Amino acid sequence: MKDTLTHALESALSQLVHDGTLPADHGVAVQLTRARERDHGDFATNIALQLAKPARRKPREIAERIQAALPPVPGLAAVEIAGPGFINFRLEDQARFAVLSAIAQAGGDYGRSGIGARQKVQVEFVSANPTGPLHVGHGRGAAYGATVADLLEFCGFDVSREYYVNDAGRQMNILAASVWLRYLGKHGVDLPFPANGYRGDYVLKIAEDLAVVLGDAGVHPAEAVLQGLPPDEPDGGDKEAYIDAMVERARELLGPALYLEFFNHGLNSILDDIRDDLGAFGVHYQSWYSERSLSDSGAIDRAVAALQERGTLYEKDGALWFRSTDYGDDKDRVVRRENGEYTYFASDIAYHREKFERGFDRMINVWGADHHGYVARVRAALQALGLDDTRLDVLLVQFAILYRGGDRVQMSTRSGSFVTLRELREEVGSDASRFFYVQRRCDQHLDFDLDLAKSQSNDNPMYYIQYAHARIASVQRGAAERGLQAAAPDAPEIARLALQQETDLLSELDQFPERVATAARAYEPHQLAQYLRDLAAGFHAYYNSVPFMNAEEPELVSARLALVGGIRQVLANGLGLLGVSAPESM
RNA sequence: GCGCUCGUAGCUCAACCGGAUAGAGCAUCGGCCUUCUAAGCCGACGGUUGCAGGUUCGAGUCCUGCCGGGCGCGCCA
Repeated sequence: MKDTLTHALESALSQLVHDGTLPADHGVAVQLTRARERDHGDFATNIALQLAKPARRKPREIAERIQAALPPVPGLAAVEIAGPGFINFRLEDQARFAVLSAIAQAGGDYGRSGIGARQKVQVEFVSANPTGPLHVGHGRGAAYGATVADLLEFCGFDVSREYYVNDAGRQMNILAASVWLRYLGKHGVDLPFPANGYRGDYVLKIAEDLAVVLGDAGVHPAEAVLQGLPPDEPDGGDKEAYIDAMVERARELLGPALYLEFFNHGLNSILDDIRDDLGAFGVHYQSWYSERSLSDSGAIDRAVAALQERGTLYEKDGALWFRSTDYGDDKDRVVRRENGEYTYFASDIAYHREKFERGFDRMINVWGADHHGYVARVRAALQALGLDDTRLDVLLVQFAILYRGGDRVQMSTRSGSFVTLRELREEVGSDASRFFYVQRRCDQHLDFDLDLAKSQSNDNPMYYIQYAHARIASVQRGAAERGLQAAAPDAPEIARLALQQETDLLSELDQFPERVATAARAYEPHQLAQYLRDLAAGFHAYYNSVPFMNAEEPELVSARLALVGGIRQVLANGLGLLGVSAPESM
């Protein structure tokens, strides 16, 4: 109906252009919105207001002419001009019922659309360093990225979900050294643990596994390990210098092959854990892209060479710099260090260049908000490479701040004092976590109160929505026991749905596809969460005001059962998109 | 200091490329279970959308300045 009306309006406009009322180049597109107030009918357009200036006429006068030029639209009851020049459209009752047929026909696919036109979209999200388990901060990126991806897929985009695995670089080496030191501890080699090492329990677990696999092949005496190392922080030294020296020591003593064992075992165990964790959170990927593969394949060399060819690199102080200031960045950036190693930024240039080469029409990066300073340099690099950086959207997710017992929970991966995503799932449940995370815009801080989320109180809107679904299921069970049946969506008794509440609910159901599309296009899952809350509220109020099993009016009952059946389907579809279950009973 | 970002009801948040009277939940207060799940419903209270200008027929939304919070400003990742 919305499309039909839009076309009718466009046709009216072109007629007015034809007869000279409007200039041909008015450049105004039809905007048809849902009327916010009941008095304003079902749909409204501000087109006459927008045309006032180019047409140099009063808005209401234009509105009247549009009204007169409007071709007949089946199902339309009235066209009214209101306020400063809005045109409001009111539907016939019969037209409102069509949504029930649409839902019945499409079922789980109701709300699906083709607006994506099979465009290839990549959503890269989480991409946490595999140096430890995911924590609740990553959880938000996971829930958000997964939901955006699911929404886009539902809207006809060809979606690829990707996790960029930072399996190269200093942090991974520190992990390998940490594992090795714990392994030595298992073999009775007594050593102080570096201030800057990874000290989580998972490191111990990995070391234990390795102790079984490798036996004592990697064991060296404490003196050999510590000899000649600079002082660690507790001894008045620099913890960064100390840990780097320790990494070097691990390499020397273990040799390349054995060192790689420690490195890979740490990496793989943690990656398996992350994959498992995300899977249980309902988050699945099409690909896990290795940073190391970029250097192995020479992609970084190629990317840097490409920048070189374009004359955007220069040498200074022994390092190779990218002149990103030519492309709007604050300062130039090093791509290859004085010691000959590429920076993380160099990998990222290569990575994004590969994304373009893989042929995505659109790329979405979900990043923690602390990386926002990084956006400019990545765009600069893409521009310098002659790539269209407008095809890349960087969505910055603010951190979730955890509260427990009213106090803020401090988190640090290195010290091991964090709340893991796994713990959150176990305490709060996957459903509530997923919902809680996408409830609000990604660029807003999220106060995540663990006690509240755990308490299963009615503060949690997820229960409210699930409860609506379960209640409908319960109604349907009760109806079945009494031998009551829902009317077919096109049956005549559907016309018995004449209460204002019923009209509103039908309209609400009708809006689902466009609400999903809007949420997808804007990358804003919270819009869907909001919609579902409203729909659930509408149902709960309805439930409390009318009986569904009054056998004295079988036609009315069957019509209402058809309506709530439609509501149930939409709730289920919406919850599904959010990665939340739709229980039959609670 | 520079850059990015956010300031909406006591609290947590909405508000569909700028539209009609800024909406929900929580909290507070008052009602509703002999009947389909009270994890529910109905009602009341609550606002100079941080401040000051500007653009516009129309601004919470766009622009400028100020105030306040967050983040970033490494040859770290």
